[in-house]
Amino acid sequence: MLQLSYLRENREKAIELLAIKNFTRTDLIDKVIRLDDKRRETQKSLDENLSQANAMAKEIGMFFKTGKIEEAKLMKEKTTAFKKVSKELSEVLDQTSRELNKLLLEIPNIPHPSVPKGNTEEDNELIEEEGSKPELFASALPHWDLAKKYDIIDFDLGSKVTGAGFPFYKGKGAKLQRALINYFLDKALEAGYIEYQPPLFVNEASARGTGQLPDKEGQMYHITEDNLYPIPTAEVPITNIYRDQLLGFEDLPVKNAAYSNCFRREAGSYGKEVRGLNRLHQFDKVEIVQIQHPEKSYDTLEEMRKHVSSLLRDLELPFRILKLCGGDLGFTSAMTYDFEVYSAVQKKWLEVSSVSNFENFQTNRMKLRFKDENGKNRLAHTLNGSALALPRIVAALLENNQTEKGIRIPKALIDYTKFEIID
RNA sequence: GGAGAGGUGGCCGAGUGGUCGAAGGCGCACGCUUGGAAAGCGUGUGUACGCCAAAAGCGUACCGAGGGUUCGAAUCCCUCUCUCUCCGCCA
Repeated sequence: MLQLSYLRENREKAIELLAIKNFTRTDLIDKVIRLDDKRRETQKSLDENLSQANAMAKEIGMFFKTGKIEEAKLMKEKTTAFKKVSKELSEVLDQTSRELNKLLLEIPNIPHPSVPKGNTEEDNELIEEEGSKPELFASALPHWDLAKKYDIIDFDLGSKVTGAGFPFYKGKGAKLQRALINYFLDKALEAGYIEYQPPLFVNEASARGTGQLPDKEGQMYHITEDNLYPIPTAEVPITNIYRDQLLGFEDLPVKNAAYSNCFRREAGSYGKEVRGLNRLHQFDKVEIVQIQHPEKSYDTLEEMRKHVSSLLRDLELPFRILKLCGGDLGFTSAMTYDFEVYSAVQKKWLEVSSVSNFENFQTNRMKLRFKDENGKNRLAHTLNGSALALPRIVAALLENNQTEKGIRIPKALIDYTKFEIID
């Protein structure tokens, strides 16, 4: 949620930057500002009204105390008019704020000025590409066939027990999952993150805090009986730890990491996009989250980018980094780097991480502030990134590292898997 | 799941209808005191919104959340939520 004060003071600039995101609802912005004017006016009248009513109530108290019953009665009668006005005004205020809030939630985050214009993924800016695409032998298989051949992931069994998009990992496949999780977590700890194990369900307030609600309602599962949401990413519980908090200057940056299962309905996806491990309803991911001083958040974004790069490098996977264009940028993000690994048989780049700076878009909604060096309370910036999401990493590892003898495990992982080959 | 007790400021804790944004204590900040420190003494110490160029100051709201009664609510009533205790069930 954008700050009203920002919109009021930087209307032109906001409109200009939002255009990068293809957001052209200038009318919405103006309506928000008009509603805020109305809200302020109403609030002012209400405050004045209440002030007088409070003064009268005090007088009545004094009258009773000093035995001036008649005066008290007279004064009481006078208050009824004030009561009525107060009630009316607070109803107007309530309705205005509600409408204002609803509209404000419909305006996306302002993109960073350096975000490239564009509508689709074609327009994303290639930042760097690292590693070389492997040369495979003619009979090389896609990962879903490899999974079957070596009996390490069972999609059919998942369909039987649960449904499509919920595979079983088995034997060395299961061990590989565990190895990757531990590896990613250890790297995060080395980089100074605190490890958390979050709840896998969150309440409505938390889903709202990080912006899953109302923007992406259909993407989450919902347990209606208890009004809980299985998390689509650990970002939700980990960031919401700080909802409604006032941090000290010295607490920043907060660096948290968490492994969790992630649950996504992925409504509307179909076909080869979802084949094998490409898109699942339940998957594993290690997430890193930082809460940072506004002046330092873009340095932190780069730091996180380096962290994710090093993971992919160590896994010996060819990868590229894209800076998302305005049209591809998420609703809540000001700047995002996407990381894609090359999956050699599918001959496709697969997104495995997304590292974003949300600036104060989430913290404004969450009321996450910190006391700055001058003792002023300010909204902090939040950032997060996957480090990393497992399924597509596994897909690329299987495809790229296949040999006639089996699938080779990258050196960095052998300490964790305790085997060098899947055969 | 059943029964009961509670949620007050950074923390502890008083407050059962009026001058309570809230006693007292701890903590913290500043000052005095001291050779220095401790102790002691004094002063101050929440958040949001609004008025004001700004500071000072003032107004309004906030005692788990929401609603209600009342001229007036931390205090009374209702609903929800969370915590604790006992019972039941249970990894």
